[in-house]
This record gives sequence, structure tokens and C-alpha cells, in this order.
Amino acid sequence: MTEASGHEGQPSPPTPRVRLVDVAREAGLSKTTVSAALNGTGRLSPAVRERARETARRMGYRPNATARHLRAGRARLIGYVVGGAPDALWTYLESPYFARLTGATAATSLLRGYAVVLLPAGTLQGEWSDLSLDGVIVADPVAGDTVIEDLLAAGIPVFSDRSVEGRFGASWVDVDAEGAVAEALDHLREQGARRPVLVVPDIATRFHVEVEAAHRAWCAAHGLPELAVRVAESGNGPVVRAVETVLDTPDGAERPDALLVVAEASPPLVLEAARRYGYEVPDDLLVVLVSEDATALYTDPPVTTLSLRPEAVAEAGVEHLVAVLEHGRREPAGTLVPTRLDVRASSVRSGRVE
Amino acid sequence: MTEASGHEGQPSPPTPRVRLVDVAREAGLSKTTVSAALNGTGRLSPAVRERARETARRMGYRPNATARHLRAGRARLIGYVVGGAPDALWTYLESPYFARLTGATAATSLLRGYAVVLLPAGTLQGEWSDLSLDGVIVADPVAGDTVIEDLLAAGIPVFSDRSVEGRFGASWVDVDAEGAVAEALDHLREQGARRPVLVVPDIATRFHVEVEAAHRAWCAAHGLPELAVRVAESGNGPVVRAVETVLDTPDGAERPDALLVVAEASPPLVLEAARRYGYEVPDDLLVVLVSEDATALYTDPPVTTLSLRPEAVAEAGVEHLVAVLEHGRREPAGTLVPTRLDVRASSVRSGRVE
DNA sequence: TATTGGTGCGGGAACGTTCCCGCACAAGAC
DNA sequence: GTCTTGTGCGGGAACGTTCCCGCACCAATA
Repeated sequence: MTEASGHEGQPSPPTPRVRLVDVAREAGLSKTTVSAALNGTGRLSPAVRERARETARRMGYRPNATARHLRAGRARLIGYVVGGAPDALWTYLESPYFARLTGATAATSLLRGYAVVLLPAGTLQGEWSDLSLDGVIVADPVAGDTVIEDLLAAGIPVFSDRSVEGRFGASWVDVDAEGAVAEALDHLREQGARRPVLVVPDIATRFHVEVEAAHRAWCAAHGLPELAVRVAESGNGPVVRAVETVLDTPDGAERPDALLVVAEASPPLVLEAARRYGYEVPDDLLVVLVSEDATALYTDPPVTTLSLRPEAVAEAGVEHLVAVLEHGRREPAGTLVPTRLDVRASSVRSGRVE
Repeated sequence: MTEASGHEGQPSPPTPRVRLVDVAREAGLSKTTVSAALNGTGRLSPAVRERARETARRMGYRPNATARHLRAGRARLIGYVVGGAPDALWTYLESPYFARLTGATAATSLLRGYAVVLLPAGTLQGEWSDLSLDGVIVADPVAGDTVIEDLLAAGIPVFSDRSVEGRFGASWVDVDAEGAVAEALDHLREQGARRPVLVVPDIATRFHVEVEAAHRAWCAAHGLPELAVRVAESGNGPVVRAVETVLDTPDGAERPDALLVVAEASPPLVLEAARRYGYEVPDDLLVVLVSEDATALYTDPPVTTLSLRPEAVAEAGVEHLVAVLEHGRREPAGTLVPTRLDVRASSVRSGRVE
């Protein structure tokens, strides 16, 4: 360190970073005074304050964040992890919903003064142990995952979905699955659908479990047949195939007249599948997709989507977590985020969008 | 643990977190010894080592990461920022390329023992000042952005594209734009294209600037007309509209016979646009998209894509940055990542995929 | 002139680790 | 029995901040 490698080409000083004491010495002040000057605290004469600031600026002083954190007892860092299969640790980002959830989480956190650390799905607790996280946001945990237990046991505040309700130091936000299903199905029914089919992924995420239950209840309440298909895998391929099995009815059998796809799927691909099987959208088939995919706006016809409002979810989540972190709020708290149906031509029988 | 809160409900002891000295006192050892025992260092008798470990386990000791970082002089934290307009700070995640780049960056970093912090685009330097970042990865910086200068001035190692070449403490990775353009255009020409049109975003990202230059050179070298359209805005809407202006030729004018879309666009939407204007793909129009969008596999016909291989870019990037951080490697270093053309039916004239 | 009250600044501990030492003791060599 | 070498453990400084104090000084009051 002391002796920079001799020959070199563009040898830079190994920059033994300037500390607070260096500034103090240079300015002929104590570190206490300089610290107060830079932070705008303490009782200092304007002259001294300015001298300290000027010296710090001149020397290129940049405070050591780690030391601050140690002193402050927290690092203003929150972890962000998406529950899910350990074999698909990072692919969640490719889903528009999680892309927006992730971005919104980072943005909101930053506004509140916290930075977001990306963590891998699955319970790799060991990996995080040398990260100083003030709290962790667990998005869409799968049932049976132990991450949350581990974190709470470690005394780290957690923010997740309703499954953590009542747990100490945990708060939650959830998407209103029941309202979502009702909103979408009511809309389809108003538009004349009598045989709407639900396509839903076969995973243990709380939201999807609730969607199935809500669908069952709705069908019973409205006296319509309970038509549903479960998709074993995620991704466009499996979902589109599932849609095809729904549309490919044997001759003479009753055809579905509406589709509510809750699995993440590309809007144009779903439309394409419908056309392949001879359906005209929206005349033969009303289509509603639960999706944040922006391509829904640009298809022909544009596709009605049900947004889970990831930005709202993220905001509520960060807000709750920060409340716990800052004010030590300890009462369990939660938010239920309503969904938003964006009606477009694909689900309006008359072809007329309000 | 000592006295569990009596009546229970959800009152937790405010948990005055157990420190190393607490464990030491409890075990009748010194903190030095306990530290050595837990870290597997030092010369200790097996008995003492086990006693320390057992006590720590029993007391639920979790080392304070911040203190470690202060001692170690680094926090094992890497910042990750995507250059771009400050008005679209986070939307980059919705692009498949950046989604995968981001995921791969996080994954690779974690393997190397570093965690990744999501940073907002734009030069909000102030925001990061109380983050202890060991280094920063700047993906696709726009020309004229000062983030990199600021970081280097602050002595923080930076990893970015070739624009940082030669800068001290910086290393780079770049996508082989010239090779990419050549590969795609050669392929289209082999398939019989004589009037291929390039659609490229009108932004100052290094890659896109190089693409335009490479296209110009290629056209000149092969004696084909230099047909190109610049898209002012990003997003599916503008790109599709640009494609439409290309396809909407006045009667009698020569029609394009191939499309090379470098802007991020949804494959099915591009195909749909082609059909709207009466082109049969691939018979009337060969289509190649520079995209990581997985929907390209599921369209009819499947769309040929040119992958920029975000995972490879991320790996090279993290590797270089870590090399600087760990071994203080100071010689400028860089990697040029070759692209990969995935030929599918949309660009094969005969309709036959090899 | 003594007493009070306020202002301006510095000394030093603390945050929780790691790691360089040094000390005590035991065992082997002569 | 002394001298060396080695083993097992602990004391204490250091990482770079912030913040609680206390001390000196000055002005105003009695």
C-alpha cells in the first residue's frame, strides 16, 4: 500500500482516503467541531463553521458511511426478496408485475431514505448474514417457506403478505383477490358472458389460492358453471397452451365465451391463440388478463387488463416497514390494496369502450 | 430468553441484541477467544472452541455486520445503476434485457460474495453518499452523464461500458455492436433480403450509436441501400409506429423485404404490424429482432432474435469489478461480449429452420 | 470585584468487531 | 535445573464516526 507499484503507467495515489481527523488537523480544529460543522449541528461561530466546510471541500472529504451506520445502529438498508422456487432465483424480474414491484419498491424506499438490496429467492439465510439489513421485504412468499420465520427469529422486521398477520414485528399488504375476481367476472357477466373460464397458475402463492376460492364462490353465487384450468408451470408457453386447451372444444360441446387469465401471459400471444382456434375477440370471446404487460395497449383489439397495482403494493409495503423501523411501531398493521380493471375493447361485446 | 414475557400476546422484549462480549462473559472467555472460535481462526483448544460456539448458539448470537464492515474496511456492497433519463428512473426493469441483466448481476455478485444495491438512474449522487458502496456498476451510461466522473473522483471503482476505457479504476464490458449488425445483416442477405431496413432508437447509448455506424459501413460494403429509421421514444408504441411507417410504402414504391429492429419491442406486436400492412412473414418480409423477449419463441412464426446476452455481460462486469476490489487490480481491463443470433422461422425464406 | 448565564469549542467514550501482541505455562533439550 | 520452543488464551488498540459532557472565556448583573 505504502509504495505504489513502481513502473506503472497511470499510477494513482492509492488514496488513503481522507478522514474527519485529517480535515480537523488541517483546519486546526477538533473532529467534534468539524463533525458539527458539516452536519449543521452544535453551537459554532459562523466563521469556524465555514472554515471547516471549506477545508473539507478542499480536501475532498467524504464521510465513511459504515462508521456512521455503526454509530447510528442501522444502515438504512432493506432487503428485498421474492418468494419462489430456488431453481428460478432471479427470473421473477422478467415478469412485468415483479419488474414494476421491484422498481417501485426501490423508488419508494429511496424516498424514505433507504436503499434496497436484491436478494435471491429461497432460504439462503447464510448468505445475508454479513449484510446489515434493517428490515426485509418478502414479496409473494410461497406457503411453507421458512425465510420469514428465520428473519423474525433474528429480530429483523419483515414485511410481507397477510400470512404474517399477527406475527411480532411483521406487517403485511395484500392484493384484494376476492375483489379482483368479482370485479372482473361481474364485468364479463355484464358484457354477456355465460361461460367464462378461469386460467390460474397452480402454485401456492396466497393470491392465487384466494383467486380460486373467490372464483368458486362467485360462480356459485351467480349460478354460472365453475370452469377453471390450472397451469402447472409458469411462463408464456405453458399458459398459452392452457388457453388452447380451453379453446379447443370438441365439436358440439359448448364453447367458452370469456377468458379470465390470472397467470402472467403476453396479451398478444393470448389473442393470437384465440384467433388460431377461430375465435373473434371480442365477438366470440371476451378476454380479460391479470397483467401489467404494457403490450395490452397496442394489440388489436387492445386487451382489458386487471392491474394488481404493484406500485401501490410497494408503497404500502415500504411505508409499513419504515414505520416499524423508525418509530418502532409494534402493533400489527396491514393494507389491502384494491385492484384496478382497465376496460378495453377485448372485453366489450358491443365493440364500444365506454 | 431469560424471562419470557409472562402473560404473552405479542409483547416482545425489545431485544437488546446480544453482542460478542455478552457471549464471552457468559462462557467465561474473552471476546478475542470467542471471536476466534466462531471464525475458525486462532489457536484454541477444541474444548474451548466448542464451548464458545455452543454458548453463542444458545444465546442466539448474530454478529453485527456493520461493525465487521468497519473493521474490514469494506461492506461487500455493489451499487447498480442504469443510465438513462431521470424521468424514467426505474422503468428499465420492464425491458427484458435489463430485467435479465439486473438479475444476472445480482446473482453473479452474490456468488462472489457481494450484494447488489439498486440505484436510481440519473446523477443523484447525494442520495448514495450514506451508502457504503465498494464499487458501482453503471449499465448503459448515456453520453454526457457525469455519474461516472463523480464516482471515480470519489475513488469508487466503476464498471461500465467502453466509454470508461483508460480511466483509472474503471473497467468495461461492451456488446459487440459491429459483430451483431454484421451477423444479422449477413443472415438476412443470405436469405435473399435486398432491401433490409434498420429500426433503431434515437438515443445516445454507446451500443446504438455503434449500431448505426456499423449499419452504414455494412451497407456500403455490400452495395445495398442504406435504409434506416430512428425511433425518438422508447416503448412498444413508438417502435411499432416506426415499424409501420417503414412498412407503409406508397403504391409503386419499392417495399422493404427485411426488418432488423434494434429497439426493444414485443415480437408478437411487430408481427401483428407486419400483417396489418399485408406482409406475410417470412415470405414477404424477413424479421430479426434484437431482443431478449421470451415471447419470440411462441409467436407464429417464431421470431429470430439477436441476443445481447445480458448474463454474459453481467458476469464479465461483476468479474472485472471484483478483480479491482479484491486484488486492487489497476490495469484497465475490458471484455467484448459477442452477440448470439437465434435463427427462427421469421427470417428463413424457405420456411425451413436449419 | 464576585456571581451568574450563555457561548464556543475540545476531550474522550461509545458503537461491535478483528487482530496484533504479550504473557503464562508446559514440555522437551541439554 | 536452566534454556528454548511452542501452545492457549486475554488485553487493548484500531476502524471512523457521533454525541455527551466539561472547560474556558466573555458579558451582564449584583
